[in-house]
Amino acid sequence: MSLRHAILVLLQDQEASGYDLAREFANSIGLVWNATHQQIYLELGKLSEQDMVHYRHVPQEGKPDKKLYSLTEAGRTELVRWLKKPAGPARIRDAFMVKVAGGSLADTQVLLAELDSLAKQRRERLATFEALAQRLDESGRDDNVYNYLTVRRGILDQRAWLQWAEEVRHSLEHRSADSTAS
Amino acid sequence: MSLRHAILVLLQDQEASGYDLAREFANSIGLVWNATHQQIYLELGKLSEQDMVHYRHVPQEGKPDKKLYSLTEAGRTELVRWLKKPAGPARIRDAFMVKVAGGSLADTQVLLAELDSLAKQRRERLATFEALAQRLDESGRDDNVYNYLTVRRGILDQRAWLQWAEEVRHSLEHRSADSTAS
DNA sequence: TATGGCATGTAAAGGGTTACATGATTTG
DNA sequence: CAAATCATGTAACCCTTTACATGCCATA
Repeated sequence: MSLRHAILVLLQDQEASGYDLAREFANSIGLVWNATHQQIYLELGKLSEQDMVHYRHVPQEGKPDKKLYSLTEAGRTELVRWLKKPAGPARIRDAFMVKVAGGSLADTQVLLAELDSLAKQRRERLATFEALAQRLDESGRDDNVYNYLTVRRGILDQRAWLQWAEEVRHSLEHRSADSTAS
Repeated sequence: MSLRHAILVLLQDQEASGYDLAREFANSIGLVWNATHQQIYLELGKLSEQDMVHYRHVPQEGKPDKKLYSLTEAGRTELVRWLKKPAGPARIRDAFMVKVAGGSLADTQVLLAELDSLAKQRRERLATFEALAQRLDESGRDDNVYNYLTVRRGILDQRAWLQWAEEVRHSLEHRSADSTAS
C-alpha cells in the first residue's frame, strides 16, 4: 500500500487539505497514482492517528472550513524508510487498451470515436505539462529536478500515446470502409 | 470491473486454461491489465457459473490435468455489449514514479540503481515486442490488426520510458557527486 | 536434492469504488 | 435557476493481495 506514501510525498513540499490533495491526484500525480477523495480522507485519518501527519483547523468565510495537513517528523521518517526499499511493479488497468485488443468484435467507428476523445484529453494534458516544464526550466531547475523529471515523464508519455493513436487511426480508417460492424 | 472482459478477449481467439491466461497476463496483456492467478481462477469460476465460458477437462500425462475454457454465445454477446460502451479512465499505481516525485528525500544512488534494473526489464520487453511485431507484420497484418496495434502500443511505451530514463540518469548522475544522501 | 514449471484452488485481510449525505457561494 | 467549486465525511459492497495448500516431473 503506498497511497499513504504518495500523500506523504505531496505533503513534503507544502501543507494541504484533503481537497487540495484530491485535486493533485486528479491532475499531476494522478498520472502515476490515482485516488479519490474518499480514499484520501480515510488515509489522512489513519495517518493522523498514527502521528505521521498533523493538521490545523482553518476557518474560512464564504467557504467551508478546512484542515491543513503537514508532515510530522515520524511522517518524514516513514517516507525516507519507504524510499529506500524497492518499489513494487507498476499496476495498470487500461480498459480502452483491452477494447483495442478485442477490437475484431468491436464497431470500428465506436473505437475511433473513443480514440479521438481520449486523444483530446491527452493533448490538453500535454499542453499543461509542457507549460509547466518550461516554467520549471526557467526558474532554475536544480531546485526541483524531481518535479521536473516527473513532468518530463508525463510529457513523454502523452507524446508516445498520441503517436500510437495516429498509427491506430491510419490502420483503422481505411478498413472501416468494408467492415463497419456486424 | 473488466478483468472479466480482459479474460473474454483472450478467450476470443483460442481456448485456454487458467494457467495459460495467467501467463498471458504476466506478458502481453499484462502491460495494459494485470491479474494474478488467484484472481483469474476466481473469475473463471464466476464466468462459468454465469455460462459466459465453458470448459472441458483435459487429462494429461506427466503434468496435472487442466481445464480448457472457451467462450459461449452468452460470453461473446457480453463482450460485444461491453465493447460498445465507453471505457473508464485508465488507472495506474506506479510506486517508482511516486519515489521519483519524492526524490529530494531519497538516496540518489538507490534511485539510480532501481532505474537501471527497471530499464533492463523494459529493454527485454521491448525486444520481445519488436520481434513479435515483425512476425505479425510478415504474416500479413490485416488479419490481426488489433494484435499488431496492441503490440505497437507496447513498443512505443517502452521506448518512451527508456528515453525518459536516460534523461533521469543525465540529471541525477552529475548531482550525485555532492548530494549523496543525508 | 533443490529449484522451477505445470496446474489448480481456498481463505482472510486489506484496499478501492460507488452511492449517499450536507451545505454555502460563485459562475453561466 | 442550474451547475460547478469548495470542503468534509460514512457505509456497503466489491476487488485485490498475500498467505496457505497440494503434487508430479524435469532440470541443474
